[in-house]
Amino acid sequence: MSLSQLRYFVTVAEEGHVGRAASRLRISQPPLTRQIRGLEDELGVPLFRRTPRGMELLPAGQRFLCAARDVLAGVDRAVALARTDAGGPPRPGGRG
Amino acid sequence: MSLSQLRYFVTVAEEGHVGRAASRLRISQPPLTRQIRGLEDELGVPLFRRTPRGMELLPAGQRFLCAARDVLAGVDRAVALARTDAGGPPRPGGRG
DNA sequence: GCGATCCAATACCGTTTGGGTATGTCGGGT
DNA sequence: ACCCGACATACCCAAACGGTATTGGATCGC
Repeated sequence: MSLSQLRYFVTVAEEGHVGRAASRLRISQPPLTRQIRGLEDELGVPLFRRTPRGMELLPAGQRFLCAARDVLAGVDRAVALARTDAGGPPRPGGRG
Repeated sequence: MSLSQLRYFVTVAEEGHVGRAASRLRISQPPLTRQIRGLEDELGVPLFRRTPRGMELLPAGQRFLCAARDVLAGVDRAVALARTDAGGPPRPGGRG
């Protein structure tokens, strides 16, 4: 499992449509299809129902969606934290 | 940034030593060194101080460590959630 | 019923990324 | 000065990723 797969999954879930999701993600449809299937395969659980209209989230997919968003938000937080200059204790003569 | 990089980073932070971390991760030292440097490069922030004794977490690294652990825990939660059989509402005539 | 249409799935290919082995560079201990 | 133990670099190969072309399957219009 990769962070890309999580982003891909969230986008497909939001669009309900692999083609549109691929367009939003700036990749083409086949690799996206493969990544989604790879994710389902790794989890051992189908996340979507394939319908003639597109992709529909299954209950497992809905549960996973929340958690995936949480993970991605966590990544953003991590990056922001690392880049945060915590600053040293202000001391006299400091650059202040 | 990848989940592998986060796992690698956490392991190096815990071991304080690229060699031992690589051993724990079942990969060799050079790729691990590269992944860590790549992570620092992507963040634009050094996470470790290289000392003759090994790797020492810098403040940014300590902040990132907490967040990285949180992300990895979130991934585990996501997987567990997806695999959880929520079960349908039990209804008369159901298969059970 | 048949073709048009729209969807995801598959086949195949080039490029990129990840990890392995061998070696280099720097600093500390004796 | 030498040796040893750290991380860093060079180079190579295999696996993963994404792209194009095409197929398979279900619905809608006639």
